[in-house]
Amino acid sequence: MTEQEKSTEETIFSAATDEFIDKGFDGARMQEIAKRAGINKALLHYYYRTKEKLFDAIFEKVFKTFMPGIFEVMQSDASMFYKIEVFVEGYLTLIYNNPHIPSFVIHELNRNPDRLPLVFGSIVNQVKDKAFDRFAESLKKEIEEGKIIPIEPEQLIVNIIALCIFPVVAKPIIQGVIFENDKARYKAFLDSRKKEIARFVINSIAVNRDQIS
Amino acid sequence: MTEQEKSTEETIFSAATDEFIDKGFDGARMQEIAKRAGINKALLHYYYRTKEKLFDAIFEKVFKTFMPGIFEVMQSDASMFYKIEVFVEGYLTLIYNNPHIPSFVIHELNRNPDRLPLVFGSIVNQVKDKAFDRFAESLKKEIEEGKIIPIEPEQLIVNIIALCIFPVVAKPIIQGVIFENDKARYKAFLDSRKKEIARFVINSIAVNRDQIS
DNA sequence: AAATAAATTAACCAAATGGTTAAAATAAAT
DNA sequence: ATTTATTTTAACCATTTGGTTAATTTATTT
Repeated sequence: MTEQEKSTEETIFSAATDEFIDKGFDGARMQEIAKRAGINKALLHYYYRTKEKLFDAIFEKVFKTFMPGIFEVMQSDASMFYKIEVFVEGYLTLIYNNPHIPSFVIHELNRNPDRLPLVFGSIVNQVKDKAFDRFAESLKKEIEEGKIIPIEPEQLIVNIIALCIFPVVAKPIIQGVIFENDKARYKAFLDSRKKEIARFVINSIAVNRDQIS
Repeated sequence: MTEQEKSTEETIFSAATDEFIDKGFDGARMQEIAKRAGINKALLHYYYRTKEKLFDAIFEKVFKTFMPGIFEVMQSDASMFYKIEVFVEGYLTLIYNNPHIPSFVIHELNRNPDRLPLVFGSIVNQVKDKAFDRFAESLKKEIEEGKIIPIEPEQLIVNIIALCIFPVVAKPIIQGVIFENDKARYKAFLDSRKKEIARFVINSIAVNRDQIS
């Protein structure tokens, strides 16, 4: 009997997560969440008082799941090239397993940027101080050692993340326009990127490409 | 008296454009559009029968404005490196002047991918046939000539567009997390990218970097 | 100037929506 | 067993929302 059945609260939470990610805050409906969870709508308000409160809880969880974790690699003292390879691989796995989350987060944050501070204390500072700053240090060192072409750490990290996330959030356009709605080709395209992105980035910043593994 | 005052229909159209881009389809309110346009709500339905119809008209216009145009460079017979430089410069200008459009298009297309076919005939095929296929040709030739490292055209074009668009759609996160909400630093960051992106891409794919202008 | 057509509005409507209430069912404590 | 607390529901409610109608104002024709 290891099969611990989910509590009502958890059931609501995951049903609401699905609904919010599918439709966004504005498009999501409390009635539909209740339906997905197989419960009465009033129960939603019993556990989470308002739609906003329910959303906030979910947004924080999603954001936490998505931001850190994979940034740990950045703190190791491995070479930048290795860090980039491992980061891209791990981050793409996370994204490909949750392909609707990036556009969800992006949309909600653009719609209401005030939601970021709510999540700030918990994660953001952690990521900034531990992950990004260490990344910047490592980068600077390898630039000074003549291994990497000069580049701002902010530019490099945004480039890497852009290359990972964009192809997923722009799926309808890429699949539709470039691959003429051929799902298999789009899937193969995403798959290739697991190696392609790191190669592309490292090729760009390596001083001596011949020395690359 | 060259100052042709906008027709009611145009006034509605642009008020609605603002509202939809700000709030998305689900968050937009017909009443608010009427208010922005300074007219009675019933007039909206007089000119555009439903919210959907109004949205469709706007989405198509926005999409058209954003997709082609800048892709013309791709059709010239200049060198790939030059094409990339010109494309990035022009595309960034377009994006920076309309920073909310990319996330709007991305969100609406993810929410309802069926909207792409609606716009298909007009633009998409044009872009695909004229711009992308020509781009792929040029790329292939320069790869065969040994000027450019082998790379799939789909990967390269998506990389370039990702590097242009992502920093704008992810503004809240980048400005908040990396630049600690310092607007000036974020702005400077975006500005740097006008040269940075082309440099980054060309560095990655050039066989012999020393020959780069 | 009169008649006709087009544009605009105020008032209204039905459906949907987030949220509440009071009662019923279930579980926990005594 | 009985009380007490917790969980769940059915029925409501006020507000908002997209949309309509019928009348009024403005522009166009004749």
